[in-house]
Amino acid sequence: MNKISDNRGSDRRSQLRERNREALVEATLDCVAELGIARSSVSEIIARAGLSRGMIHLHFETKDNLLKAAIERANEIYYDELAVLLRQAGPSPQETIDAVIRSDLSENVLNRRYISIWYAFRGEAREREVFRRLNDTRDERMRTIILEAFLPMLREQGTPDAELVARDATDGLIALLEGMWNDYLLHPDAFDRDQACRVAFRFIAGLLPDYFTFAGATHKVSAK
Amino acid sequence: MNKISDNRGSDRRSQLRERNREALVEATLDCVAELGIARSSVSEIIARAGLSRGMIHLHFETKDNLLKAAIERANEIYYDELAVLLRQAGPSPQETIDAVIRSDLSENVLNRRYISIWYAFRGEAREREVFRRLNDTRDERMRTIILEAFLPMLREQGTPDAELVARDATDGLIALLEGMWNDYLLHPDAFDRDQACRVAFRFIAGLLPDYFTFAGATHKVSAK
DNA sequence: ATTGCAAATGGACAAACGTCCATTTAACAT
DNA sequence: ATGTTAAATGGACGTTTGTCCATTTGCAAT
Repeated sequence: MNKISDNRGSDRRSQLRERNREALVEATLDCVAELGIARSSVSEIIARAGLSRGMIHLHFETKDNLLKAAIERANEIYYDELAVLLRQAGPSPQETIDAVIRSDLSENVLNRRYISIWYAFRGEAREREVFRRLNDTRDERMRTIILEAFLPMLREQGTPDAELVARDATDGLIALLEGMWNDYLLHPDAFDRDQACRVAFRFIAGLLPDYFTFAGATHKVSAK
Repeated sequence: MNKISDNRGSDRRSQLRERNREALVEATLDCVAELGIARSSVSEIIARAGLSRGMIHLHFETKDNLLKAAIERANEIYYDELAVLLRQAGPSPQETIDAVIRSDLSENVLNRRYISIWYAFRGEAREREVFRRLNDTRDERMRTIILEAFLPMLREQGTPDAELVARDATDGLIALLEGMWNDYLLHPDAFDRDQACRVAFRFIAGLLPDYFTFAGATHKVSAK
């Protein structure tokens, strides 16, 4: 009987196939990180992957699809790190905020390769809808996490207009972290991870003095 | 006598020449804003400028030099706006900070065209030294202005470690403004200029409650 | 051992790229 | 009015681009 390849990845055949697909995505990310999107040609990518020209057409149809797969992969890296730190953090709102800040500034995402890739795609974001969507780490998912952490703290603290302030604090924190990434992009050598962390907490502590100091969340009861 | 063209721009000849040079730079910026750097080809640029192919070679030797001239122009736009608002502002440190924030969020720089151009070049910044340098509006010049405004306020307020806090506040404000630009790039329709302003002042007010509220600098004695 | 077929190869292809230059245009000096 | 020369033109050039496909490779079922 003619079994149409079912791509389960169980047999050696499709394992090798999948590995080559991965190699293309990784080579693309390397290329984008080092040369930028404009200079990331098919020839350059396949040379780095050590594969043949035709592979891109076989796995992705077009170069644009390959770029799309690459930015999807970059997006995963970010959310994986965030998920890990959120799981490690305790349940209190201040610990959630603490985890968000530390994951954003962690070496797993805030490194030369990742930030180069990130801003390369962002530079092309205005025209390509997919790029814009996937490049926006600070999307609704992220916003909701932060907002729902700020709100109970502000309410308990008795801040007037807690809802409005919570939204402002959320947008401010997101913008601040984004700006830190940018600073890293332009001055990777001078960048000081601890200082960036301290700055973020200083700003937040101004709005939530009961919950934060410049050193991080207070009254930590972290389980782990 | 053989007068070698002295490019003073006094005669009609070199006036026209200069106008064409300008047209090329402007067409390049339009192109970069709408298509990104990757898709900004020589053909596309000269079509928009309404000039002939050879003009780029005549005026800029190579396409790379044209791009360099374009980012230099973009840089001017930013600093011109900042200079105007700083001149309009009063002499007090809180008014200086106020001017910096408002110029960064002003419609003259925070608009679709300009921000698109800005992030397009930034995406290529890692590899091209010129791009990195010119794309960094928040360079030493800007840093010094902000730092020297924060410092006397923190000292007068009696904040411990005023120097350290001033540096943190400077880096924080710069990062925050940068993050606002990014937010505008990704969500130009949803972006709220007034809210962005309020968020910035809220964060600063946390460190300098005597000088700022969420609405801006207090005790304004602005001359004009 | 033989066969079948998905996976992978690398050269061919037209299109598009940046650069260059022989020619034309038109502003200025005479 | 005429000659001179800088400015501007647009087609030609050799590369490089992304895509495609006839061929080869090698895993797995027979």
